[in-house]
Amino acid sequence: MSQHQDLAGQRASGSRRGKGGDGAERHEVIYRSISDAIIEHRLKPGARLREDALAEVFGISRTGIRKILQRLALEQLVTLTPRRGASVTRPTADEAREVFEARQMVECGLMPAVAQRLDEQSVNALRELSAQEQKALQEGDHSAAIRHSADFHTHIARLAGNATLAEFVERLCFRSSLILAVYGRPGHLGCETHDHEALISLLREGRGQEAATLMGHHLRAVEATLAIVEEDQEAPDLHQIFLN
Amino acid sequence: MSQHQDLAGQRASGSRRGKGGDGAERHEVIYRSISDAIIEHRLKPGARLREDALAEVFGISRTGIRKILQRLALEQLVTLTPRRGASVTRPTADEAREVFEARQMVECGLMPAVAQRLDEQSVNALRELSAQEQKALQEGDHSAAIRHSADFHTHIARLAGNATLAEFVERLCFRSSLILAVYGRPGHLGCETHDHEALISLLREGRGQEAATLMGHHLRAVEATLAIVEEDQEAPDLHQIFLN
DNA sequence: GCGCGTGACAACGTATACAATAAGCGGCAT
DNA sequence: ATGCCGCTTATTGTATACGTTGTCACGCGC
Repeated sequence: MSQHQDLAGQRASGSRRGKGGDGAERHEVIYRSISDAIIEHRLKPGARLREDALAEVFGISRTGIRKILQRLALEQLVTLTPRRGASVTRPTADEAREVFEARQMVECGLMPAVAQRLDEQSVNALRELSAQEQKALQEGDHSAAIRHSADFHTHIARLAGNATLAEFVERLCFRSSLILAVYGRPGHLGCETHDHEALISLLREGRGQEAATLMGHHLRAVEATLAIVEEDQEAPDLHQIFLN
Repeated sequence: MSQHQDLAGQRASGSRRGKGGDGAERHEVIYRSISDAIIEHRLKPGARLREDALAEVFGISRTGIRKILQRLALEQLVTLTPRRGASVTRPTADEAREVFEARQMVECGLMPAVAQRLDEQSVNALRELSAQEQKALQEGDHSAAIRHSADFHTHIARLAGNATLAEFVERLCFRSSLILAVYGRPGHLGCETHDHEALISLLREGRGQEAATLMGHHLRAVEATLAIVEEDQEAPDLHQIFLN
């Protein structure tokens, strides 16, 4: 999909170009591919991401892959250990707590502004996202459901009109997806879509403060479904185990 | 020229480890060097950062420089235009507004937690930073004052115990420094140190809510000293100029 | 029999070489 | 004289080659 700019590019460049239609664009696509795979749990936390394997899969050299990997590392979706390569980040319990605390502060704080600026078109977009999420849930498609849920929260944040904060929320949502992968209990899914619908209604009626309260409860509810316990970390702390 | 890295090379070559005594560490140092120069306004917004010039200055190849430049770009301290190279970011007026709005939300929101967790040692550290800032101001050392002010805000945020939010605040402070460089009026400096001292006192007494209020006023005051008007952007909008 | 040292392999980090592109400039035509 | 076009150059983007380092396995010594 979205090849509608191909013809424009063709005409403009006079088609003298070599293989890479648009180099920078291709990197963006690859970035999204990997990012999506992580967020949708097709790549699980801890999975190793070897540079040359990725380079071969996507048909570019390791140089490009490294650039993408570094970007993902700065967004804390992958962990880059100095001479051991890249792997999908496995969030610690502390990080999980931090991420939800941050979401609590920012997403709730954004609600009043969203309630003020919301227009009918945005309401429809949100409803669409919420519906897609519910549909995915009913079909048992975990990957899609998680993705749509993150999209919903990100989209709402964007409506407040502050791109900086919206981007921050987006990254928090991505990390939340990782947290769900590690600490989520198999039965429960992350977000109750019922909450999402209620949230839309409150926002539509301009009741920003109540929306903030609901968002707070919603996030707390999601966090409560998690089993946030430090799994056996790599350093099992033999002292504490055997010297007691 | 620029053989000042000989000492580093000397020690490294003395051992068997090959030249790069600690490769990753060196990159970190270079990153900090450039980052500091930007934050302290020794590199002004709009300044071009050519890859091979930096490579020569720091004695590494362009590959390493590019990695650092990309990191700086993701933190929005430098702008990377596709085939034109890197330059120090010149924040737009919108970005300025967004950054201060974000700081308002997060830094104020952090105050209660800081007030709760503050211990005597941290108070001393904060006082030290505030004193350094004031000293730099009195000596007319703009660079140092700006840096210490950013350090102060970052440090306070860190005390809330949420590394994720603290890192976000740090990045906002860095960007604020850029904003000051572009929109700051020559006379005024960013932060009134008096506010900082008062903030410490409130926090020390555990009055988190009042500290949040003060922080809010403080940030608004800083923002008010700015002349946030869109300067002549690259498209001077000839229509509006001549067709009126 | 078990632990440790050494060697081979594989993966990453760095540098360098090459290709592609946009800007600057001079010449040429009108 | 002026505007346009092609060439040159400077600078980034990409790939590949090499060096370094961490890991694993095999063998030796205790």
